[in-house]
Amino acid sequence: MKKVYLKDIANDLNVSKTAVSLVLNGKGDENKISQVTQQKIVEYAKKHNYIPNQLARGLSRGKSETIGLIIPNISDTFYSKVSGVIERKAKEQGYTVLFSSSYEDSEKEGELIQSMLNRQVDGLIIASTQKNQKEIDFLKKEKFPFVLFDRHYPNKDTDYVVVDNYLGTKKITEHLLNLGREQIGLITLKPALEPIAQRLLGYNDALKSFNIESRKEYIIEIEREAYLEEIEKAVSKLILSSTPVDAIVFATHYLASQGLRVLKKLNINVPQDVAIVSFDELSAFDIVEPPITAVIQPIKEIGCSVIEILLNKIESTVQQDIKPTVLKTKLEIRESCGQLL
Amino acid sequence: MKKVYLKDIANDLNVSKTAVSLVLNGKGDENKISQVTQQKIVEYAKKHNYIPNQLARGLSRGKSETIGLIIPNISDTFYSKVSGVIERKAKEQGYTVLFSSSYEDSEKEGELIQSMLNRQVDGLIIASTQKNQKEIDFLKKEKFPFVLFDRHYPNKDTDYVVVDNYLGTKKITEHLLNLGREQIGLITLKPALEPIAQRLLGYNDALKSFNIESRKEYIIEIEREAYLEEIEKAVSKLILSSTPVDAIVFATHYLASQGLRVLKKLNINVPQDVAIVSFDELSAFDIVEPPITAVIQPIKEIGCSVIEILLNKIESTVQQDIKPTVLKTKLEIRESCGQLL
DNA sequence: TATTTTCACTAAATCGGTTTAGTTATTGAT
DNA sequence: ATCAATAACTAAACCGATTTAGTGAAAATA
Repeated sequence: MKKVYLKDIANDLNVSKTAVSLVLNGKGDENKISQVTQQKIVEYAKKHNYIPNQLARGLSRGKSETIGLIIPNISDTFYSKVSGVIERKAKEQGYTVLFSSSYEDSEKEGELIQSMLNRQVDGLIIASTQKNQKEIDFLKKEKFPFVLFDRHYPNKDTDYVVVDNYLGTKKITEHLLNLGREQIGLITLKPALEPIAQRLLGYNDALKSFNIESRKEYIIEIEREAYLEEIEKAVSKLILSSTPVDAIVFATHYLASQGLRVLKKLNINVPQDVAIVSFDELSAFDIVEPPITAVIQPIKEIGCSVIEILLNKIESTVQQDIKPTVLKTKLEIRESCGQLL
Repeated sequence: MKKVYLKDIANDLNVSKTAVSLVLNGKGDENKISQVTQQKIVEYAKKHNYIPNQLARGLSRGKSETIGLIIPNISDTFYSKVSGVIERKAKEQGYTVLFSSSYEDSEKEGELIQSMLNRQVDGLIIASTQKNQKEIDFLKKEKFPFVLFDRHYPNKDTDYVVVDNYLGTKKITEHLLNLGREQIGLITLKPALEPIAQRLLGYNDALKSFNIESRKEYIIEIEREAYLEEIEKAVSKLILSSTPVDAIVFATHYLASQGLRVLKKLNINVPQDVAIVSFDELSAFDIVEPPITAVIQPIKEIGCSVIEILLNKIESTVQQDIKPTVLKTKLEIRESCGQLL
């Protein structure tokens, strides 16, 4: 079974490449190709299983029917799940996705953006390291279609889809406060990223709304690269201090699961000794011991919004306006906070 | 900042496109372009941030520096983790990866293979639905570089990377037997897939080696699409029968976690009432209650082997021979099997 | 000195499509 | 009978690279 090219079809049927191309792209009628010829072409194409070379088509059209997805890490369950819905939705509209992980390296992210552009992607979806102002500005200036998600540049006017990190963290913190916990620690990351910064604000404001002072020594900011070790120190510090906490808010799912691991190792009872809550979850959070109360992100909605906005930008001819989307999180109450004290 | 093309460089420097192309592809010396000219070109390119259009380059070279990755589901932690290492290793060698999920739909998988080929990917990595004999035969006939992983076609001679599913399941089943469990159930999928079939064999042979007869009613094969509901029935049946099991082997991580969920709901004590083990794991298996003993797959090795074999095939000019790779699993003993009875 | 090599390039074809600007032949209007 | 309009196409340019087959001048060899 040889590969068939447009040329072959044209030759074999004694018509021009133009005719074949037009017909197979559904532009036969508007270009007044006779029904007879159209049918001939379509049949031949089907019979010989003709599929156009996307590189050639992309080159000549300046469109590749491909979108680029740049995320921090495909192995992280949050990103892999969002990627799943993005890919599915994209495919439904005929787009294939090219993905790359930046591993939080902003330089790499910059290169990835360039590399994707040179592969002529039609649009970009980026969960950014937030340190590539230059590239983002470039995309904006060129009016290149792109949507940020999970992390956006707060000082830049772009399309983005995020969850309300502030309110989410406020909600889980207030949940603890409502149950009578008052010495609430926060284990989070160094707040280089917008969502992390928002989560800190949410935590602080929750305390404030209960007239509880936020204590510096209760807030521990961890270096992501070394979180496995640092979290051990962080938890010990919160628990074994002279004024120990009675609850801990973890700012991400991996901090929470690692935190629980450490608490178990230290033989701390959850929730009796400390209650814990997590921002974002792991699918097993309902069967760990104890099941962890968490604020969960609407994965499907995130993916759908992102794709919808992007494809709109790509396919519409009129300029779309820039529109931030902020989605709500949901509090999933399980057993890691115990009962009202 | 306008985009720079080869032509622009050539025009501005008063040299030919050929010269520019050769130099920028590192073929300046072998084509005797003078050092002066070479430097001029390289400098100009660097200064104006020239990056070749990959579509054009791909079209004319018949190579795209892209590899296609087709997996059942990017949202599954096993596949997302393997994808992570594949992507990282691929990038290191200059390849970008195009991915699509088949969602176990063989027809879709067939289309994906075609679509990837038409995007001129240089090679394919497939965790197949195992129902696309035709496409695989086609790839073989065309000597197109591809590697299967996780699932292969046992009756076809292809490159593939899998783990020893048979031995892995035998190991966990024997682990249960060694602890004195004798009524061992198996909850698995309908064995359309090779790894699943192998796991059944491993289970059966483990029983045989302990001179225990395998009972049909202890083996429950579930339809994947409806596993959430079916597993509930399956577990109940094994536990509440007149001859209840004292242990259950789960053939996948999601069967195991869902199984545990059901056991908790039924108020069954693990491991006192039943011990459980899982083939493959979830990252939280060490903090669930009880921590689940599992046979774990060497994710990193799988990804590395796959990429190594594929890039070898793509880049070497001599015909590589076909080589199956079977990797070892590792038994991770936790608390879900209790002590020796 | 005549001829062959080597040097340092370049023109033009090619990859496989899409698209613009025509070209005939036929039909319709006047 | 004449001119415009329409139907049914097609030739050739183009997308942005790579690559083959040459070219003219200088250097080396006979």
